[in-house]
Amino acid sequence: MEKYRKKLVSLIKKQIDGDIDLAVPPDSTFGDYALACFPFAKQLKKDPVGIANDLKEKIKAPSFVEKIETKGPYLNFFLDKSVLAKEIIDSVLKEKEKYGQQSLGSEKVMIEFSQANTHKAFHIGHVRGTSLGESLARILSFVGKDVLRVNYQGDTGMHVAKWIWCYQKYHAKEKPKKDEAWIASIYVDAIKRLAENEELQKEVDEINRLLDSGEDKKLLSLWKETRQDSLDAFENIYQELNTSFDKYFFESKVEKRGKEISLELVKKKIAEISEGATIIDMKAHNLGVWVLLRSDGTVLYSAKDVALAEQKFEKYKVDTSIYVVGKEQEHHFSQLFKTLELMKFKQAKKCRYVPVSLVKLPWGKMSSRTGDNILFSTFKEELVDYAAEEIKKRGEIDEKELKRRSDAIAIASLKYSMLRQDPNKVIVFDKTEAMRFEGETGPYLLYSYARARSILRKAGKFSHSISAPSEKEVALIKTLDAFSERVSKAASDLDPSAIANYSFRLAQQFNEFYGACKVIGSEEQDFRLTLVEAFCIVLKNSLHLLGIETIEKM
RNA sequence: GGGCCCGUAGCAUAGUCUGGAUAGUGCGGUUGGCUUCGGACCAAUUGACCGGGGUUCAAAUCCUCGCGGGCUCACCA
Repeated sequence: MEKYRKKLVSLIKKQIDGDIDLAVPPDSTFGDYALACFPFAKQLKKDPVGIANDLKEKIKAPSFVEKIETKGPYLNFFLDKSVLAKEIIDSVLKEKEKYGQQSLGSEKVMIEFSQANTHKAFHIGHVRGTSLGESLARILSFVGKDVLRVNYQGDTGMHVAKWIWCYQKYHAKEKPKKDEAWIASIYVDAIKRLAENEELQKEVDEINRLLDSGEDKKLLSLWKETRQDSLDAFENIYQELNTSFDKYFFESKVEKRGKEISLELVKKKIAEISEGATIIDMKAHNLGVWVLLRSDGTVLYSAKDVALAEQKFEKYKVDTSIYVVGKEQEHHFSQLFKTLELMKFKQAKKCRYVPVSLVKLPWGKMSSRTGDNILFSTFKEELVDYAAEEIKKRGEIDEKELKRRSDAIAIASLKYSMLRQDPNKVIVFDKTEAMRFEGETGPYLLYSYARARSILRKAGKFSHSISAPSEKEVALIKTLDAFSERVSKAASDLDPSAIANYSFRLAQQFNEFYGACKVIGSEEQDFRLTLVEAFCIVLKNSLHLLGIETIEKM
């Protein structure tokens, strides 16, 4: 459709001496494209309504334009719908799973996301960042980038010391499990006990020191074992979320280099010692002070991130580095990027930070410290049970298939609710709302797809054909066409919500068509089946970019 | 207090970057539709741009001053 817009623009430009652009009217009954005539009024010293009427007479409609109308100061163009239908549906059917792909440059992009810390909970807030990162990775490779997905996990530090202290002292009889809920509960217990008795922190500090020095072999092996349990538990979650990583980075692996870099920066006079700590004074850049090393010389998150960035640039040779991280760390990343610039990394300017806003509970922030949170694993089970109930209501089904479908529905539901809105906006998690399967939800999308597949199954063999579309059909066809524009917007904004909203609109348009147009047994059967097939392809592609997999029946 | 972000019906949101016609959608409420392909659906109805200035032929959109909320500002990540 875009090429017709371009043709129209150049045609009109020839008529008018000046630059113009065509808009899409707010209502399709006004036409497919519109030219607002206000801007010419001053120049031509004539009223916009008159200009619109003049232009209507002047412009010779090309073959793909059905008619040109004026409506007040607007000149409206109606495209020939049969031409559109053929053009759009043909290209969907031809390109299939590649429909919507485009080439926005083939640079090497590393996208870091999820960043779950070992020995702690993986709650639904983590699901937001993980879904966002996964979707962005898919979108960027869909537009031609060479994407490397990475996870950066906090497997060391005070939270680990607390966990190990608590386990050794109070839970030693329990055998360590690869169970995320159990792991999270030990951490919560540690925080609780430490809050009750401040003296106990000394024991934790000692454990932290021993872990750091590595002198206690028994402690070290307990750390290694439980670290691995935690990572294995996360891996199960990632599998359920349809996410994978090409590379895992660990904080424990960049500590040493982080410290070295900090000392080098002092030598280069980029950093300095202040109040015993190693800092970079960024007041000149309006970024305050950034602390790299504590006054006792131990390394902080900041220095570790510098070391990690160095590795990304030098070892992995990435052109662009994307960080999908909690919004509360925005300041930290401004400081990091500025530091990389001061260190003269040429990629510094191409680093991009994607903030992920909080998922809050109605009464406040989720916390893995107090356990006041909703674990992914627990909530997913609830969704699966609910989905299974709904499926069983609709007929007999064997256990294996039931599990497959209810899992898919649960994940679609959770992911869609996380991706459907601007990542910059806080989500207040409302459980009743999250358990809803109607309206703008993941299950609605899967349902629309399953419904369409069901028609195609029933119809059996047919040959593709395209005829003059009716109103509902035109709306659906035009929405199919809008897909690639949404993809490029999502890619350049680094925001999958453009695609999430699109998926819903597409499904909605299909359901309206479904309600208005009978497919099987109608005179238009072959054309409508062709359209249904095209719809399935585009919805599937669109959901795939969100990291949501379709199911044939539900 | 400084910096950044957010504010659209009872609730949740799209549209804001790139100004244009009647501000789109979901939930909830009210009403209707399975002798048509899956009612996790469809149709109808109810109801909104935080406030004041400014720019413009035209402002939810741009500028500005406020108000309300969130995050953040040296040794957590």
